[in-house]
Amino acid sequence: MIDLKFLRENPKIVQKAAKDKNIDININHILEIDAKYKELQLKVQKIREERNVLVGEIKGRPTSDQIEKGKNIKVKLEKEENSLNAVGDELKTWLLKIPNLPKSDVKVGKDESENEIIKKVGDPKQFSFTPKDHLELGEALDIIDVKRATKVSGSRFGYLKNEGALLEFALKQFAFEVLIKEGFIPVIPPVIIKKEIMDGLGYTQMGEEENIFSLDKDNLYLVGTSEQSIVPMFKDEVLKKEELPKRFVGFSTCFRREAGSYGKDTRGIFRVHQFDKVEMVSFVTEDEDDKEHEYLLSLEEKLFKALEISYRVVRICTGDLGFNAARKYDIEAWIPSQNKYREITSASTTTDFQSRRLNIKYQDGNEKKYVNILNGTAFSMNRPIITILENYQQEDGSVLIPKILQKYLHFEKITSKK
RNA sequence: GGAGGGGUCGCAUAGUGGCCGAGUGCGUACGCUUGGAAAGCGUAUAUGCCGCAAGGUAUCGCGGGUUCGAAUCCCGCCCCCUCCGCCA
Repeated sequence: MIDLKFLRENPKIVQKAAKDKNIDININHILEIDAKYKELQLKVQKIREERNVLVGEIKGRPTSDQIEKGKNIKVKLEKEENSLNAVGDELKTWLLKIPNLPKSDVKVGKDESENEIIKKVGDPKQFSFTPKDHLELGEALDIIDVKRATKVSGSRFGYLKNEGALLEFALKQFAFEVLIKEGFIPVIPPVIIKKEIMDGLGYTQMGEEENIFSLDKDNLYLVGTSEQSIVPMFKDEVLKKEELPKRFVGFSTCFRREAGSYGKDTRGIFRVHQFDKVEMVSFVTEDEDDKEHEYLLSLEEKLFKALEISYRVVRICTGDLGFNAARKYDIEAWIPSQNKYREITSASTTTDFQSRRLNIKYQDGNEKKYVNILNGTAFSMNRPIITILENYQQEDGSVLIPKILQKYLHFEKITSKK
């Protein structure tokens, strides 16, 4: 949520930010509602004052005059309060639709075609044969089974089996080791959260509710990323400044409906309804925000670079940025079968946008300030597995294991069991 | 799932319709006292909103209702605890 004071003082900046993010919203209209709200608020406060004065005068039994007067005030108050609440709700609804402001170093651009490639590491793998895609490899090696998952769960699900399942655990183990060494607190969070929390995170108001699995009977939601249950841990809390930066590495299953992506990445397990993810979340002071963002990106790079697969780093332009983020970096890894780089991680800062909504502050001397919250992917399991299968495949259909992961596994190669 | 009890100012507790934004103790901060410390004494100790300010207004888990007036009464929800049942 945007700071209302900031909005009042800088409507043009906010309007431009929304436009740059391709979000159609009339800021002036919101300011008009705000003005109306303030006017009504003053009116209501005056009437309440009247009431409080009257109540103060009544010591024991009220006289019929006083009751009469009180009743009049009550009627008047009720009327104005109703107006106030209606306008207040309207104002709040609009405020929640205003996106976070992009940081100044984020390029203004209309969509993903204008994202900036800021770094490229390694060269795309060259093959002396035609590389297979992950599904073909995975089926032949008996480590991925999409067909049976479709039978059991429907489209966009998959079984990871044998070395495939072990590969996931190895990646998780590797990421946890590295990040715990960096001081991150390991956590396995709940994957089901309350509606009020999902609302608080802003996911239900930004037109993304279609992407969320809900358990209507219980009024609960399945998380799309563990960030959704790690960040709100501190809802309505005031952290000590010395506690910051506070960093978590979480492991959880993630659930996404993937509505609106029909026909996109339908093959294999690149885009599925359920996957496991190792995620980083940081709580920092405002001064540390930029530094922390670079830090999270550097950790993502460190983890992925260790797999020795070519990747590039992309800074997302305004039009592709998303509602909560003020800046976002993606790492894209080389996918031989598609002959291009595809997103495998993403690191965002939400500045104080989420913390304002969830009321997460830290004590700085006499002042309470909103914390800045950042998040980044360590490994979102299916995708690094896909990149490993495809980049490490051999002509005979077997797949080598990246050196860094070998110490977590009892094999150096995945071969066909037939 | 069944039966009961409960959520008050950092913590513990008092408070069953007006004298309660809320007492007491602990904790914390500052001051006095002391050679220094402890004890003791004194003062202070939530937050949002409107306002230049004075001040006003709201908040006793959350939301609604009754009343001239609600921490207190009524209804719904959330959460915690005890007992029974079930269970990895």
